[in-house]
Amino acid sequence: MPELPEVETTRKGIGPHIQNKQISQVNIRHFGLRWPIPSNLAEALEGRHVTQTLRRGKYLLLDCGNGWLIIHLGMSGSLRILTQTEPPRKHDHVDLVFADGSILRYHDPRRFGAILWEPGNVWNHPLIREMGPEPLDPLLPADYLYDATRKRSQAIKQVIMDSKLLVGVGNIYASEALFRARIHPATAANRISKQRCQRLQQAIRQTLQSAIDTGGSTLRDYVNSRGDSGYFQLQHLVYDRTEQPCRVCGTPIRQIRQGQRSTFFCSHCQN
DNA sequence: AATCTTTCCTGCCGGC
DNA sequence: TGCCGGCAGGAAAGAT
Repeated sequence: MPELPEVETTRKGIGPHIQNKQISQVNIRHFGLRWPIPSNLAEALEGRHVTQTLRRGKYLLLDCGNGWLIIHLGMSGSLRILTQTEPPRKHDHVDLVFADGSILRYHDPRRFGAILWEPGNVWNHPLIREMGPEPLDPLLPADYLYDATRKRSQAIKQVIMDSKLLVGVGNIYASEALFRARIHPATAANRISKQRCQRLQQAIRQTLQSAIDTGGSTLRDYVNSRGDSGYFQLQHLVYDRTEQPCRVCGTPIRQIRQGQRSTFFCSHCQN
Protein backbone atom coordinates (compact mmCIF):
# COMPACT_ATOMS: atom_id res chain seq x y z
CA MET A 1 0.00 0.00 0.00
CA PRO A 2 2.68 2.49 -0.88
CA GLU A 3 1.44 6.07 -0.82
CA LEU A 4 3.66 9.12 -0.57
CA PRO A 5 4.68 8.56 3.09
CA GLU A 6 5.68 4.97 2.40
CA VAL A 7 7.69 5.99 -0.65
CA GLU A 8 9.39 8.76 1.31
CA THR A 9 10.14 6.30 4.11
CA THR A 10 11.63 3.96 1.53
CA ARG A 11 13.73 6.77 0.09
CA LYS A 12 15.11 7.64 3.50
CA GLY A 13 15.67 3.97 4.22
CA ILE A 14 17.62 3.05 1.10
CA GLY A 15 19.33 6.40 0.38
CA PRO A 16 22.19 6.13 2.87
CA HIS A 17 22.84 2.51 1.83
CA ILE A 18 23.25 3.21 -1.89
CA GLN A 19 24.62 6.76 -1.87
CA ASN A 20 27.85 7.08 -3.88
CA LYS A 21 28.11 3.33 -4.29
CA GLN A 22 29.08 1.71 -7.56
CA ILE A 23 26.65 -0.67 -9.24
CA SER A 24 28.62 -3.76 -10.20
CA GLN A 25 25.83 -5.99 -11.44
CA VAL A 26 22.11 -5.90 -12.28
CA ASN A 27 20.08 -9.10 -12.00
CA ILE A 28 16.60 -9.09 -13.51
CA ARG A 29 14.55 -12.22 -12.93
CA HIS A 30 11.24 -10.89 -14.25
CA PHE A 31 10.95 -8.11 -16.84
CA GLY A 32 7.14 -7.97 -16.83
CA LEU A 33 6.14 -5.11 -14.54
CA ARG A 34 3.52 -2.49 -15.46
CA TRP A 35 5.75 -1.76 -18.41
CA PRO A 36 8.60 -4.05 -19.41
CA ILE A 37 11.89 -3.27 -17.71
CA PRO A 38 14.15 -1.86 -20.47
CA SER A 39 16.28 -4.64 -21.92
CA ASN A 40 19.38 -2.41 -21.84
CA LEU A 41 19.02 -1.55 -18.14
CA ALA A 42 21.91 -3.69 -16.91
CA GLU A 43 24.17 -2.31 -19.62
CA ALA A 44 23.23 1.27 -18.72
CA LEU A 45 23.71 0.82 -14.97
CA GLU A 46 26.71 -1.41 -14.52
CA GLY A 47 29.79 0.54 -13.45
CA ARG A 48 27.82 3.69 -12.58
CA HIS A 49 27.57 5.38 -9.18
CA VAL A 50 24.29 6.42 -7.53
CA THR A 51 24.77 10.10 -6.72
CA GLN A 52 21.28 11.12 -5.51
CA THR A 53 18.12 9.38 -4.31
CA LEU A 54 15.11 11.66 -4.84
CA ARG A 55 11.35 11.33 -4.63
CA ARG A 56 8.76 13.02 -6.86
CA GLY A 57 5.19 12.09 -5.98
CA LYS A 58 5.24 8.35 -5.51
CA TYR A 59 8.21 7.87 -7.84
CA LEU A 60 11.77 7.24 -6.65
CA LEU A 61 14.44 8.81 -8.86
CA LEU A 62 18.01 7.51 -8.68
CA ASP A 63 20.61 9.73 -10.29
CA CYS A 64 23.15 7.43 -11.93
CA GLY A 65 25.25 10.09 -13.66
CA ASN A 66 24.56 8.92 -17.21
CA GLY A 67 20.81 8.82 -16.63
CA TRP A 68 18.08 8.21 -14.07
CA LEU A 69 16.50 5.07 -12.71
CA ILE A 70 12.78 5.67 -12.19
CA ILE A 71 11.10 3.31 -9.72
CA HIS A 72 7.40 3.09 -8.81
CA LEU A 73 6.18 0.61 -6.21
CA GLY A 74 2.67 0.30 -7.64
CA MET A 75 0.27 -1.40 -5.26
CA SER A 76 2.47 -4.01 -3.71
CA GLY A 77 6.08 -3.12 -4.42
CA SER A 78 8.86 -2.76 -1.87
CA LEU A 79 12.59 -2.24 -1.77
CA ARG A 80 15.04 -3.49 0.82
CA ILE A 81 18.75 -3.53 1.41
CA LEU A 82 20.66 -6.78 1.83
CA THR A 83 24.16 -6.58 3.30
CA GLN A 84 25.19 -9.82 1.67
CA THR A 85 23.93 -12.19 -0.98
CA GLU A 86 20.78 -14.10 -0.14
CA PRO A 87 18.63 -16.40 -2.31
CA PRO A 88 15.71 -14.51 -3.92
CA ARG A 89 12.24 -15.26 -2.61
CA LYS A 90 9.09 -15.40 -4.70
CA HIS A 91 8.40 -12.06 -6.45
CA ASP A 92 11.93 -10.71 -5.86
CA HIS A 93 12.21 -9.45 -9.45
CA VAL A 94 15.30 -7.23 -9.57
CA ASP A 95 18.63 -6.85 -7.73
CA LEU A 96 21.08 -3.98 -7.98
CA VAL A 97 24.35 -5.44 -6.68
CA PHE A 98 26.88 -2.89 -5.44
CA ALA A 99 30.64 -3.13 -5.48
CA ASP A 100 30.78 -3.54 -1.68
CA GLY A 101 28.50 -6.61 -1.90
CA SER A 102 25.30 -4.97 -0.65
CA ILE A 103 22.14 -5.40 -2.70
CA LEU A 104 19.08 -3.26 -3.41
CA ARG A 105 16.28 -5.79 -4.00
CA TYR A 106 12.92 -5.00 -5.64
CA HIS A 107 9.95 -7.13 -4.60
CA ASP A 108 6.48 -6.81 -6.16
CA PRO A 109 3.91 -9.65 -6.09
CA ARG A 110 1.24 -7.88 -8.15
CA ARG A 111 3.71 -6.29 -10.56
CA PHE A 112 1.85 -2.98 -10.98
CA GLY A 113 5.08 -1.18 -10.22
CA ALA A 114 7.62 0.09 -12.72
CA ILE A 115 11.37 0.30 -13.23
CA LEU A 116 12.31 2.61 -16.09
CA TRP A 117 15.45 4.21 -17.46
CA GLU A 118 15.67 7.87 -18.51
CA PRO A 119 18.98 8.66 -20.20
CA GLY A 120 18.28 12.39 -20.44
CA ASN A 121 16.58 14.97 -18.23
CA VAL A 122 14.35 13.06 -15.82
CA TRP A 123 12.17 16.14 -15.23
CA ASN A 124 11.13 15.94 -18.88
CA HIS A 125 10.08 12.31 -18.63
CA PRO A 126 6.37 12.04 -19.57
CA LEU A 127 5.49 10.38 -16.24
CA ILE A 128 7.25 13.08 -14.21
CA ARG A 129 6.53 16.15 -16.30
CA GLU A 130 2.74 16.08 -16.02
CA MET A 131 2.57 15.76 -12.25
CA GLY A 132 0.97 18.36 -10.00
CA PRO A 133 2.83 20.06 -7.14
CA GLU A 134 4.11 18.37 -3.99
CA PRO A 135 1.66 18.83 -1.10
CA LEU A 136 4.59 19.07 1.32
CA ASP A 137 6.31 21.87 -0.62
CA PRO A 138 6.49 24.78 1.84
CA LEU A 139 6.27 27.18 -1.12
CA LEU A 140 2.89 25.82 -2.26
CA PRO A 141 0.50 28.81 -2.20
CA ALA A 142 -2.19 28.54 0.50
CA ASP A 143 -4.90 28.98 -2.15
CA TYR A 144 -3.47 26.43 -4.60
CA LEU A 145 -6.16 23.82 -3.98
CA TYR A 146 -8.95 26.40 -4.11
CA ASP A 147 -7.73 27.85 -7.41
CA ALA A 148 -7.10 24.42 -8.94
CA THR A 149 -10.56 23.05 -8.16
CA ARG A 150 -12.79 25.83 -9.49
CA LYS A 151 -13.68 23.96 -12.69
CA ARG A 152 -14.00 20.54 -11.09
CA SER A 153 -17.53 19.30 -10.38
CA GLN A 154 -16.26 15.85 -9.38
CA ALA A 155 -16.36 14.69 -5.75
CA ILE A 156 -13.55 16.29 -3.76
CA LYS A 157 -12.21 12.89 -2.68
CA GLN A 158 -11.55 11.87 -6.27
CA VAL A 159 -10.17 15.30 -7.17
CA ILE A 160 -7.48 15.30 -4.47
CA MET A 161 -6.39 11.86 -5.71
CA ASP A 162 -5.75 13.28 -9.22
CA SER A 163 -1.97 13.37 -9.56
CA LYS A 164 -2.13 16.05 -12.23
CA LEU A 165 -3.67 18.31 -9.60
CA LEU A 166 -1.64 17.21 -6.57
CA VAL A 167 0.72 14.27 -6.16
CA GLY A 168 0.93 11.73 -3.41
CA VAL A 169 -2.64 11.47 -2.12
CA GLY A 170 -3.81 7.87 -2.47
CA ASN A 171 -6.98 6.15 -1.35
CA ILE A 172 -6.05 5.80 2.31
CA TYR A 173 -4.79 9.31 3.01
CA ALA A 174 -7.58 10.91 0.95
CA SER A 175 -10.13 9.65 3.47
CA GLU A 176 -7.87 10.57 6.37
CA ALA A 177 -7.24 14.13 5.18
CA LEU A 178 -10.94 14.80 4.48
CA PHE A 179 -11.79 13.67 8.00
CA ARG A 180 -9.17 16.00 9.46
CA ALA A 181 -10.58 18.88 7.39
CA ARG A 182 -14.18 17.92 8.34
CA ILE A 183 -15.27 17.86 4.69
CA HIS A 184 -17.72 15.30 3.27
CA PRO A 185 -15.91 13.23 0.59
CA ALA A 186 -18.77 13.49 -1.93
CA THR A 187 -18.88 17.30 -1.95
CA ALA A 188 -18.42 18.73 -5.44
CA ALA A 189 -14.93 20.22 -5.46
CA ASN A 190 -15.96 23.55 -7.00
CA ARG A 191 -18.58 24.11 -4.31
CA ILE A 192 -16.10 24.14 -1.46
CA SER A 193 -15.32 27.57 -0.02
CA LYS A 194 -11.88 29.15 -0.10
CA GLN A 195 -11.54 28.78 3.65
CA ARG A 196 -12.42 25.08 3.58
CA CYS A 197 -10.04 24.45 0.66
CA GLN A 198 -7.27 26.06 2.69
CA ARG A 199 -8.17 23.81 5.61
CA LEU A 200 -8.11 20.72 3.37
CA GLN A 201 -4.76 21.63 1.86
CA GLN A 202 -3.39 22.00 5.37
CA ALA A 203 -4.97 18.69 6.43
CA ILE A 204 -3.39 16.86 3.50
CA ARG A 205 0.01 18.23 4.45
CA GLN A 206 -0.40 17.33 8.12
CA THR A 207 -1.72 13.85 7.35
CA LEU A 208 1.18 13.02 5.03
CA GLN A 209 3.79 14.58 7.29
CA SER A 210 2.65 12.74 10.41
CA ALA A 211 2.62 9.45 8.48
CA ILE A 212 6.18 10.12 7.35
CA ASP A 213 7.20 10.95 10.92
CA THR A 214 5.65 7.68 12.12
CA GLY A 215 7.34 5.70 9.35
CA GLY A 216 10.64 7.26 10.22
CA SER A 217 10.71 5.38 13.49
CA THR A 218 10.81 2.07 11.60
CA LEU A 219 13.94 3.01 9.64
CA ARG A 220 16.21 1.38 12.19
CA ASP A 221 14.90 -1.99 10.98
CA TYR A 222 15.21 -1.18 7.30
CA VAL A 223 18.19 -3.33 6.47
CA ASN A 224 17.22 -6.94 5.92
CA SER A 225 13.57 -6.21 6.56
CA ARG A 226 10.57 -5.67 4.37
CA GLY A 227 10.29 -2.12 3.00
CA ASP A 228 6.53 -2.02 3.50
CA SER A 229 5.25 -1.91 7.01
CA GLY A 230 1.78 -2.10 8.51
CA TYR A 231 2.87 0.52 11.00
CA PHE A 232 0.87 3.38 9.51
CA GLN A 233 -2.50 1.78 10.06
CA LEU A 234 -2.18 2.24 13.82
CA GLN A 235 -2.98 5.89 13.23
CA HIS A 236 -5.97 5.61 10.90
CA LEU A 237 -8.87 7.79 11.99
CA VAL A 238 -11.42 6.51 9.46
CA TYR A 239 -9.78 4.27 6.85
CA ASP A 240 -10.92 0.64 7.16
CA ARG A 241 -12.93 1.48 10.30
CA THR A 242 -16.41 0.79 8.90
CA GLU A 243 -19.06 0.72 11.65
CA GLN A 244 -16.45 1.45 14.31
CA PRO A 245 -17.02 4.56 16.47
CA CYS A 246 -15.60 7.86 15.24
CA ARG A 247 -12.62 8.71 17.42
CA VAL A 248 -14.00 12.23 17.86
CA CYS A 249 -17.77 11.86 18.31
CA GLY A 250 -18.49 8.13 18.50
CA THR A 251 -20.78 8.02 15.45
CA PRO A 252 -20.23 4.79 13.45
CA ILE A 253 -17.85 5.34 10.51
CA ARG A 254 -19.57 4.93 7.13
CA GLN A 255 -18.16 3.30 4.00
CA ILE A 256 -19.21 4.30 0.48
CA ARG A 257 -17.93 3.65 -3.09
CA GLN A 258 -16.52 6.49 -5.19
CA GLY A 259 -15.11 5.65 -8.62
CA GLN A 260 -14.67 1.96 -7.76
CA ARG A 261 -12.78 2.83 -4.56
CA SER A 262 -13.83 2.62 -0.93
CA THR A 263 -14.20 5.86 1.00
CA PHE A 264 -14.56 6.12 4.77
CA PHE A 265 -15.97 9.08 6.68
CA CYS A 266 -17.90 10.25 9.72
CA SER A 267 -21.34 11.56 8.74
CA HIS A 268 -21.49 13.69 11.88
CA CYS A 269 -18.05 15.34 11.76
CA GLN A 270 -17.90 15.75 7.97
CA ASN A 271 -20.53 17.82 6.18
C1' DA B 1 -16.08 -14.68 -5.38
C1' DA B 2 -15.16 -10.21 -4.12
C1' DT B 3 -11.98 -6.91 -2.62
C1' DC B 4 -7.72 -4.33 -2.02
C1' DT B 5 -3.62 -1.55 -3.66
C1' DT B 6 -1.92 2.64 -8.36
C1' DT B 7 -2.56 5.16 -12.35
C1' DC B 8 -2.55 5.01 -17.28
C1' DC B 9 -5.52 4.69 -21.12
C1' DT B 10 -9.76 4.91 -23.98
C1' DG B 11 -13.90 6.84 -25.13
C1' DC B 12 -17.51 10.05 -24.39
C1' DC B 13 -19.32 14.60 -23.51
C1' DG B 14 -19.96 19.72 -23.64
C1' DG B 15 -18.03 24.31 -24.58
C1' DC B 16 -15.97 27.46 -27.70
C1' DT C 1 -15.33 21.12 -37.45
C1' DG C 2 -11.58 20.39 -34.43
C1' DC C 3 -9.53 20.98 -30.15
C1' DC C 4 -9.59 20.89 -25.25
C1' DG C 5 -10.56 19.59 -20.49
C1' DG C 6 -13.28 16.97 -17.46
C1' DC C 7 -14.98 12.66 -16.24
C1' DA C 8 -16.34 7.47 -15.91
C1' DG C 9 -14.90 2.96 -16.45
C1' DG C 10 -11.57 -0.63 -17.48
C1' DA C 11 -7.22 -2.80 -17.22
C1' DA C 12 -2.98 -4.99 -15.23
C1' DA C 13 -1.50 -9.75 -10.90
C1' DG C 14 -1.77 -11.88 -6.78
C1' DA C 15 -3.04 -12.43 -1.76
C1' DT C 16 -6.63 -12.98 1.28
